[in-house]
Amino acid sequence: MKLYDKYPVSLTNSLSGKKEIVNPVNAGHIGMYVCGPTVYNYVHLGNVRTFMMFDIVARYFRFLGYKVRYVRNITDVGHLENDADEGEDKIAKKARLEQLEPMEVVKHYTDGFHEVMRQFNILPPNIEPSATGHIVEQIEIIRKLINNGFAYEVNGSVYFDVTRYNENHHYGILSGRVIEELMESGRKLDSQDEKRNKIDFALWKKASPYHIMRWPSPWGEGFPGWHIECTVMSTKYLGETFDLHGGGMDLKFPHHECEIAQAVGATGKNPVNYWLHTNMLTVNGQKMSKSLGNSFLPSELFTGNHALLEKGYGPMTVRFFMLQSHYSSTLDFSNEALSAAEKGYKKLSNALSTIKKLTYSGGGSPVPELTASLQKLVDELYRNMSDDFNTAKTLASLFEMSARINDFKSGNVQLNTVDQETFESFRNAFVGFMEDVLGLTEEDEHHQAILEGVINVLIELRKKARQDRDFSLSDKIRDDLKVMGVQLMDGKDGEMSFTIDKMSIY
RNA sequence: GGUCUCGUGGCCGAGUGGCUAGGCAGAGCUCUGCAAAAGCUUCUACAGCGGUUCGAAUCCGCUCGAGACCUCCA
Repeated sequence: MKLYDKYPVSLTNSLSGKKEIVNPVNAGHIGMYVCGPTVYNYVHLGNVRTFMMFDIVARYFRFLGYKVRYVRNITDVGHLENDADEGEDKIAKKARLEQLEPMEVVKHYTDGFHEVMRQFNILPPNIEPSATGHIVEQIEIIRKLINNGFAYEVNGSVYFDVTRYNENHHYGILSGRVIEELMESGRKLDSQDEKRNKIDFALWKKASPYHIMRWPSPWGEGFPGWHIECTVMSTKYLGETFDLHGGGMDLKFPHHECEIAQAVGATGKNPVNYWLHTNMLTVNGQKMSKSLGNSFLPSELFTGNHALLEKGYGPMTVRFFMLQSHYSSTLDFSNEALSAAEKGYKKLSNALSTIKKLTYSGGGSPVPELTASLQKLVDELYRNMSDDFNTAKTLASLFEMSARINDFKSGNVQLNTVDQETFESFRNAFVGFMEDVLGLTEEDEHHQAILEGVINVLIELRKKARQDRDFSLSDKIRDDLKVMGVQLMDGKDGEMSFTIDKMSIY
């Protein structure tokens, strides 16, 4: 029996608003797509929350034995500012302002994004396609939409005909929007508009003579709209109907709504069985966003170089902090909450290194109640995660387990009062959920700083030894450090410096 | 204006018709050369007002408050 059969995953499907049990298109396989970043700027912590959440979704599916194909795109063209169909392309604007090639902008911020993902221990997706790499496919699907009567061309641009689509399909199925209300609210269609209706959205935009990002198409030189790239890249790699599509709550409308309309319009099939939306990270109750100017960059967080922070926090503390809440709730970011998280994470981290060092010694007589309670804790770990990826409850279980682990360590409870098989499954579950599922690991950069501090303490002791003319101790400190790859050097003035041989750390 | 979500103890945050969430902080105890770590015990709670129910923080209604989306945002 597979783990995913024993602990079937249920999740809140945004499409139905209800908790549903995951039943994959292909048994034993999960295909999932998540909208990645538009690489025109540095990612902030709100972005990180979404990618971290879906990292855990993918990790957990794998942990249960599913074969997962996780696709997360890079948006490097087509994402317009201000108004979906009238603003300037974000990448192109940045390129113009910084006097760079658009692809220089894309490269720079894509690298930055990957570095942030690495710092937070967010694993790379299986496929990371870019919009500019799929222009041909986008043109193809736009053609299909025109042929199917769901899109029309005007002056070298192509728009999706929402009203037409809504005649036989349901535009608003995901977001709950009513098309009549959308038609009434907001700004009116002005005379410059090419669209038949203001709720129509761009599939292809004609490039003005000075627009730098442009590709040839049946409708002249231009560039693709924002929504079409995700439809193309998700269905290309996952099939016309796939299991799971995720993204931030703020993409639900219009982006994801448009994706459904495009896919249904092109293939006649519902593209996604389960939609998953993560809620927003807030600061003082307000959504963290680039446009509001209240966003935190990961680097500001690590260094503590931000008005709202008293000190810096490591990436694992932040990871733990975010996992304490459910993905569907807003999470408020504050200094107090972070410092509480720092201590809580340390506790779990200590338990993790403790249990790794525990070795089972036989010769005892297992106590049935204890054995049963440990088995129950392991069972709860799976149940909590399978229940809509409830990381908060999972952490609560891990805290209970860490109390048991410390009992074993201190000898309050003898290790051999539980049978070996139970102990090993307990240990494997704790380590597995910490490292593989939740991705909580040691913080290397932090340790590097501590290492240098420790060496300085030893240097002070060695200076004292030299003053006392205790050269055997002085030499021992220097020689022992050298063995570990730390070279101490005595200066003429009695000061000491050191170099660390990086290779010896790894 | 329309659509929707939320309001839990000093703080952060799960949960949901009856059974301990958990973390941080506070108090006490054990351990302890000191400190730390750890274990145990313990105190603060479900915005307000009505209703349904044997029983509601959990369901329904209203009021107040906060936020999100409707326009670029994960």
